[in-house]
Amino acid sequence: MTKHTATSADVAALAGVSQSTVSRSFDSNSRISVATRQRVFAAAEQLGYQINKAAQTMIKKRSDLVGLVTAGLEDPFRSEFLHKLIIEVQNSGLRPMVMDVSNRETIDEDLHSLMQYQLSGVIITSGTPSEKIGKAFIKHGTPVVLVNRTEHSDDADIVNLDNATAGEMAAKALIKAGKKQLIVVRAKNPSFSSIMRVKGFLNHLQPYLQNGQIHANEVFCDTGNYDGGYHVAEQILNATNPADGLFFCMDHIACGFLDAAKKRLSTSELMSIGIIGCDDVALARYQSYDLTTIRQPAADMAKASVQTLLNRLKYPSSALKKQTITAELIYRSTLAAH
Amino acid sequence: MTKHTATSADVAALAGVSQSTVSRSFDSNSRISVATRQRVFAAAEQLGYQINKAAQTMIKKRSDLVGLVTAGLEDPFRSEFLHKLIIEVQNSGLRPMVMDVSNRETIDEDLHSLMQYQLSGVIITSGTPSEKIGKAFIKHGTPVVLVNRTEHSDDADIVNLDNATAGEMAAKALIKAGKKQLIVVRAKNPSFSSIMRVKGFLNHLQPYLQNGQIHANEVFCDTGNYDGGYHVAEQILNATNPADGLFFCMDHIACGFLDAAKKRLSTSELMSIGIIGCDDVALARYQSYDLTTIRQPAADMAKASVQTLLNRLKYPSSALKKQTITAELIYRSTLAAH
DNA sequence: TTGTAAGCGTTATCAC
DNA sequence: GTGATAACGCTTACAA
Repeated sequence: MTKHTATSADVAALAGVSQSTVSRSFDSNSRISVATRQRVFAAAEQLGYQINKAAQTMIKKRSDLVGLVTAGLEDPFRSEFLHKLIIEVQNSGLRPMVMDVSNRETIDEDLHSLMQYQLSGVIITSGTPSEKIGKAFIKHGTPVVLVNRTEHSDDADIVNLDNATAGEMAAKALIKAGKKQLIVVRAKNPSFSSIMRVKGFLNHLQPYLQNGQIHANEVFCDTGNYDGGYHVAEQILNATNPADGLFFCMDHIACGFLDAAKKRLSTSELMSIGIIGCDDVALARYQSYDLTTIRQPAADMAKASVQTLLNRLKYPSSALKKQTITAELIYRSTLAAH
Repeated sequence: MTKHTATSADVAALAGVSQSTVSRSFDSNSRISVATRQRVFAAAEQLGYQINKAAQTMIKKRSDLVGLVTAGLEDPFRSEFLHKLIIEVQNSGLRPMVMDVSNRETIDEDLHSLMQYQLSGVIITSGTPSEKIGKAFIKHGTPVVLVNRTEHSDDADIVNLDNATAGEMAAKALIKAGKKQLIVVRAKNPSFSSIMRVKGFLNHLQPYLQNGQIHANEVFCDTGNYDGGYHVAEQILNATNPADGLFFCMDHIACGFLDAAKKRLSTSELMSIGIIGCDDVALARYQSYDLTTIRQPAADMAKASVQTLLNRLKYPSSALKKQTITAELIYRSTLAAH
């Protein structure tokens, strides 16, 4: 047994054709006689031949790798979303190369290093790249898709949840349920999504606040996760004017709050507070929480992101596109539908 | 602005050195005068030069990509583990390329296709590759690490949780708590880990079962997740001899069971049942569940997996290594420590 | 320490 | 439809 990996030249020799014919046989767009292709495939099979992607990339100046940039994979929604992206990328015939940019200081440098791989594209779901980096990718011909990162970009396609409307939906639902004393909760270090959700929530409330019909406060938790919600519960429940309606910018914050609140309040007391989360992560529907929430359709967004990338690969100079995905209110038991 | 990407030749021209000097400047092992290297770096910086990995891979016959093979990213432990792997791979200077092999029929084909990328290695956490594939990787010089896939392999290094001992620990804890009527729950379509856990659990019980001190049954749920546990609750709670001790092979099955059981049993009734999960996923410590469990140390296992890979890269012909990581019993409220 | 030159395995261009 | 042949951008002897 030789340690040598079969190349197209080896296959060519065995099949009795030229090397370029072998290459063409593996390109579905090339016109090759059926007989020849069969002979080539047989020889390839026999030798266990696989195309060398490095060589292919070198000449095509483009690999079939897609950079998936994320951070803080501990965040459940990000994690769920990353998985959908991985699936979508794979289904489109490309390969996902994941990059974690938890270190916010080095993000530009990290992103720049991605250019070593001649990526087909980059989908950025965390960390906001600087203008400079955007230009660098453009120059390199690598399309970038920004997901829930910003309202506008001169260099990249955008896929966003309609975060402002998500916040608005939460406000409407609480108002409809007759809640008067409201609180929005977000992490001290909020994502772009959270900021927009809060903004949408408060914007919709504006007229009600002005005429004094409704009162609203913002509360911040240390971390945007279960623990953050758990620990912020005391502050929320101890307020002099106890809230009867809560909007949490992330489901897990809401779940943490719920667990802490269960220890202090009776079931009926807790039930009298209207609680809405956001994202609709897997946890939200678990019976212990059964959280009313604004769903961010992860699968749709992943599909849209990859589709956007593929489209730009096909039409490199088409106009930049911004897509806004609609959120959906899911009623569960923490705020009943009317 | 030109659309051209800078190559080492461009850098060389600007720095006034040869192309090979540029190449050497970016190789920390090459001896280059400090002055030259500085000049090269300055030129590279100015041109935004990045090494072309495709060209590098072609000549080195090895990319810095590591294939991370997984399936069913919906499974929380797998998901958490994948994230740790991604971090570890990245920290080691390599890049993770994730591959989902949910489709069990095509796994051999899928794995084979990985050879196109001249991977530095493959870490397989789901799906069991055939002998043939193992040999193919060996021939190609691509090391493979199998995580929780099998007891023995002739071709690959192995990192396993001590699953049998994990099951044994659960059995011991239930016995110690004085439980007599036990049930082990696993998915109908179990992973290697689950099989070994059940085996370890039942093996330890053997003597007690024979002298009639303790009774034990196996119960199977349709799916190895929250819903599986939720739906299997009825069968468990309706048994003629109600169980007082339960071992679930996966935490999420236990949590699903707990949520269903809360609807049928009073708190004290539920408390009288000893319940142990396995893995210690994030959910297990949430207050609504607060699940006693056998921890699978994901971070340690990810570290061990990547370290094993790096070690084999360094010493390709060293003896195959099998590592067994120790599980740990975490007492929480579903089974109190004595 | 630095330069010259020979590949690596593919795709693409051009003949035939 | 098929076969030569020239890149692609790097690393690595070998020379100087």
